[in-house]
Amino acid sequence: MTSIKDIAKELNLAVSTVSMALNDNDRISKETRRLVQEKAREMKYVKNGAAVDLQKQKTNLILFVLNDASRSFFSYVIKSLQKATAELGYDFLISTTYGGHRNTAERFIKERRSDAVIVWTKTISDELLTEYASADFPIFVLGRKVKTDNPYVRCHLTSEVKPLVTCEYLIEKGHRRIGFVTGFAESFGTVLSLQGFRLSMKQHGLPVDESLIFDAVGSQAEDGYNVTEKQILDRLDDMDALIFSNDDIAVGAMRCFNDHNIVIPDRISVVGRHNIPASATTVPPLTTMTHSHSDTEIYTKLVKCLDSYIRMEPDLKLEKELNDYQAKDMIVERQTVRDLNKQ
Amino acid sequence: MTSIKDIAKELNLAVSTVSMALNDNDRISKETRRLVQEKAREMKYVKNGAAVDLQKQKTNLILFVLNDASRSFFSYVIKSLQKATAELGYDFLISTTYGGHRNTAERFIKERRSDAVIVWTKTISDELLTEYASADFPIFVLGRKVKTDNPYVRCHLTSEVKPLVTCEYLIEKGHRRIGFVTGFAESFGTVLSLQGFRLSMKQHGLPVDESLIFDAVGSQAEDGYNVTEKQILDRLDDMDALIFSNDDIAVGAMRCFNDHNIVIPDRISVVGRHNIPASATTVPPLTTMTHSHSDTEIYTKLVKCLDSYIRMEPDLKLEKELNDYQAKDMIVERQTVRDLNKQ
DNA sequence: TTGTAGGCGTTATCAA
DNA sequence: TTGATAACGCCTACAA
Repeated sequence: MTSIKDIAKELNLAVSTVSMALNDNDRISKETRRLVQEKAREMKYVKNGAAVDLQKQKTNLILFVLNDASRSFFSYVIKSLQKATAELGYDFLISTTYGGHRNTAERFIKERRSDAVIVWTKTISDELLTEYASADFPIFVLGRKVKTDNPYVRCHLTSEVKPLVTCEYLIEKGHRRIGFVTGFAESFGTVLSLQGFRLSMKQHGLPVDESLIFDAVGSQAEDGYNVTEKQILDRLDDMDALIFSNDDIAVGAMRCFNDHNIVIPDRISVVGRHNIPASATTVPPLTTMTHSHSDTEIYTKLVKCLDSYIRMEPDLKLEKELNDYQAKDMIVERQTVRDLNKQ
Repeated sequence: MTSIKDIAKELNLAVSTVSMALNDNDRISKETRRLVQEKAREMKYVKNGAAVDLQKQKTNLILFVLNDASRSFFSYVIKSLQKATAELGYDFLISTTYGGHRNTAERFIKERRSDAVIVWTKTISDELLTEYASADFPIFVLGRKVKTDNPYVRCHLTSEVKPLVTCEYLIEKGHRRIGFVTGFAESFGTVLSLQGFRLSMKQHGLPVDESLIFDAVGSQAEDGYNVTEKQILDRLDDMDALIFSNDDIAVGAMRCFNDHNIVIPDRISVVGRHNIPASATTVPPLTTMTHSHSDTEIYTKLVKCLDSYIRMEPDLKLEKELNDYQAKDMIVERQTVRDLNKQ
């Protein structure tokens, strides 16, 4: 491993000169710079990132922690975040906690291996976040509220438990016996929408039949297919409608219904959540809801705000904007819900 | 930022003592260890990862670079790699190059910010890989052959250009006028399968109609839907069959066909590639092919081999196994291909 | 324009 | 069992 020291020795220069030359600093003559850079190449010099970080007390890195990068919903989130971080000159890396593999994420947090972290998963505990967030290491948590007294754990894009738009819609359309399908249990989306479902039912004086709450175990299309085939098909007669806690599993379920020649919405009404691209192209197109987080701009703002924290000049105005943003859930009416009032 | 130095001062101990105490080293008395750890907590000490890496000359990190983490095919790859790396005690991070954002990946390579890197995308150039791979920084490149004289760029799971299994199958079933749909142009899967397609056609003396080679631009279901709707529907009469360079876009196309009441395979035969879970659940189920890389074990071996390189004791035997593994492509017969011989 | 020197936070090697 | 000291590779005042 050749270092700037070696180059300095070889060229009879001071390390500082070499360092500056390699960084194209104007204070070093053009000639020397050329010389040094050439020598570096010749000696196969590679910069040591750890040394730079140590010296600069900065990694220039933002880490994004989530459970499963392959869900369509996150595909969009990742792209938006990556774009936004790149625009501000940060590096951007993803740590996946799927299958209980959260060591990497936790080590990066515990050892400050990034300038900040964005967490969108329940798999990192409130305690850990509370313990390690600080003025010079802000942690943005998305999608959930963290119970903490640490002001540097900032929660955004969280939703309160509130009536579930899709459920309200179904009830309005005359549905009464409504089932619910949960996704990955560790996802707060699932938890929150289930709670919203219960709230809606309660507010309308409708009973929730616990045997009609199905667990897809995972949050991918295949999981939706499986739970439908194994558990839901048998119970179709007991329901007017079925709510899925996200579009991915709803899309999978739609395939299953198709395979079994079950006509939607004649036999049963179906709704999803998130309005992912695929939801528009099921047969028939899936009625779903937009989640307030489906907007590109919000991620730009989010990262700008995070950056302001990193620079230790929190942009409170921007943060307020972010908070006010939430809760614009809206139904996306397509063709998987029947109007039972028109019978 | 409190450091071990501060703790040492506070406790009137030497830094080395504090360091060892924090790492639970037996050479330090139980009592001192307790004392130090307590003080550390009290002073909100957090370990500085950069300093550790610098001192240890090791990051314990393996970086996985790919273009788009949300494709179903990679979902599986990521999970397998993550599991395998975790088993060997490595941290595992993902860098996505989608949208031209390859700075992060390149900086990590150029500044040795990981112990090794696994690259599965064309977006990192042969030159860069060649320049930065070395005995103590091995780079494994998957899915493509890198033109290099650097022995520490190891290519695996690459495929030679060879007749495309799906195309052979179609021809066998009597198809002649065959179209092809490419995915993301930068993906070698697309490039390679297109070449395989051309090879197959050539070997059977069939002409390739260039106007029947469609570009889905991206590699996701939505891209498949779009290209089908905008370009392919108009050309159905000119084709017996259509080959998709991957299942994701084929699945999207299937949805589009459904939406337009085009019956598969009566109107046109369709085949995909990769055998992703969703391919089994289209209507009708998609005929596709398995790619040799769809096996869990191969990733375990891959990471073990990479580890042997990191430890500077390359396991050549294992590597040979990996190389011999390739090329077990097989057709997965389902219901989207009509047998034209039986007319 | 270049050189000197100190330090970033850890770990590791000795010596005490 | 603990302490002193020297790295690790780089950057940045400040001095020359």
